Amino acid sequence: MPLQNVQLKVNTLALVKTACSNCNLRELCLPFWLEPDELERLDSLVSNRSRLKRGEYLYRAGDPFDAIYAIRSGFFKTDVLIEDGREQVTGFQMGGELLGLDGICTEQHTCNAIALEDSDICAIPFLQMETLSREIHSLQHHFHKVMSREIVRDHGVMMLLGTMRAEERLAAFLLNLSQRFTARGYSHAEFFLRMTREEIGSYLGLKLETVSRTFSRFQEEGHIAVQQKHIRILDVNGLKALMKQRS
Amino acid sequence: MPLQNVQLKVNTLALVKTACSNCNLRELCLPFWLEPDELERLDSLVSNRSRLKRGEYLYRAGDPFDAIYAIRSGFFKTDVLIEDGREQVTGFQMGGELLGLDGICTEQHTCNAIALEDSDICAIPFLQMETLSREIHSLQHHFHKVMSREIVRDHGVMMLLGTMRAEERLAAFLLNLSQRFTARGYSHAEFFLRMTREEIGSYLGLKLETVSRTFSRFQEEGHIAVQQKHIRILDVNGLKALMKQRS
DNA sequence: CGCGCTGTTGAAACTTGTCAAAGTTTGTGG
DNA sequence: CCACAAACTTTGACAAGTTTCAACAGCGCG
Repeated sequence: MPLQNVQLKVNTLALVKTACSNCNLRELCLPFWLEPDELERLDSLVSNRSRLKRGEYLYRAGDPFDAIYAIRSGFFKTDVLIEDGREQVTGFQMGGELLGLDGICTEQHTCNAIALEDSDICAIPFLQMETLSREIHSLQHHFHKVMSREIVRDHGVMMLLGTMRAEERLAAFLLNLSQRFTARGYSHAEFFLRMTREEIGSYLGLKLETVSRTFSRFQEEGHIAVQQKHIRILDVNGLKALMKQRS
Repeated sequence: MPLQNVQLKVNTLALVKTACSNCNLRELCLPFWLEPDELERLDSLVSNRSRLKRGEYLYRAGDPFDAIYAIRSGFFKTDVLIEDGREQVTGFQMGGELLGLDGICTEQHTCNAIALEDSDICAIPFLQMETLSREIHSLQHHFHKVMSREIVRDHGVMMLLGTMRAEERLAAFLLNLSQRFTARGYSHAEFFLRMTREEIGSYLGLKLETVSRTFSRFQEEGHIAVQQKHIRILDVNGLKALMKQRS
């Protein structure tokens, strides 16, 4: 098996060269539970790394599916379009998260994945990953968990869209972002939105004007300070309270 | 090919005993692509079959996860509750569909699964299925497709909740049910709803009164005939048209 | 047979969407 | 590096869709 050769080459070649084994998003991505030797084997698989500029498509609905993608750095949105022009943003993804799981079932991607800032991604050829995961139990199990987590996340969005009012949706959205930034070592209270009001609105099932107005209201009430895309959360508990209050 | 042998054995053994190999939902469930000998091995795994009465829980949010469930016959809803009493129905499941995929990621179920009519289910111990799917490639691949399909389905619901008006949501809901009944050999035009208006509303992000009113409107307009839980679709194209029209 | 759950319908209130205008930021080309 | 255009954001007034509250009807289970 020439796997070790590949690994050797990678190590020798460059500290520059990225690899799962030295990726600081390990804990958020696939390789969390892997033993060192298993990690090496995954490394050899994840050979196709690339860089996307803001606005570029990682894949489009209808594209043939053959890989899933791990975000190494950057920020993405996924969306679905229907013929009459309506858009539904199905998610925002950041470093350490996986993209493309939707493509497995039909062997075609079913949504668009678009970089909202310059991003680095790792392509993981899917059939090879299936093969490897037959040999590495922990990889198999972890992959199943990741897919399951995606399903649970989607249920959360359904709850948000199905039962919450505009204020609650936006509060939930901000708290979710805050939490994910925190998990990546950024400030929990201050961040830049990478998406437009329209994209937030599409994700939350609201019109952009409603998003804008609700931001303004949150600001008036002292929950946040907002200036265009720059958000500062002043009162986490206030936002949390907003989410729970009914009617 | 030993297909006939397997079939023979099953027939001889028991018409009583249920088994994947003679389940008429094969094409909708897991074993679709399996070779006869593989099918036998799956059969041996799926030993725990049971029966639930209407209203009984298959599992509850928080229950430890150790199996996924295939619906052999019957009808289920899955829902998520939040502390203040709000409910979000995340899906309605019928024969041949899988339940419990949400539990993989945390090893706890994250939603409730409740039988809406007397139902038969097959429990598939998850760790054993992972083991088996390391040996049977087609099972592994098919399972991944099933999980991916669930994600895609959820995106459809997000689109529905995020971009559609009440009429469109309900039309989409009826057409989806109709299509799934058709796939199971039932009438595409006439069926009984197994869920209440409130449950439909929760799924569609509407109040029960809105659901009721919209049914009435569809009836006035000649799209359907509705009498309580009995639905007859009179004009499929009319419903399809309703879905596409914007504002 | 009656009680409770489910479904229907009406009127009023409320939330969100629509349309419009103006302000702000960003990006590009001269 | 500035100027201008395009894209994005904010805000207001009004309209539309949905929810809320309430009353009543129907069905089904014990």
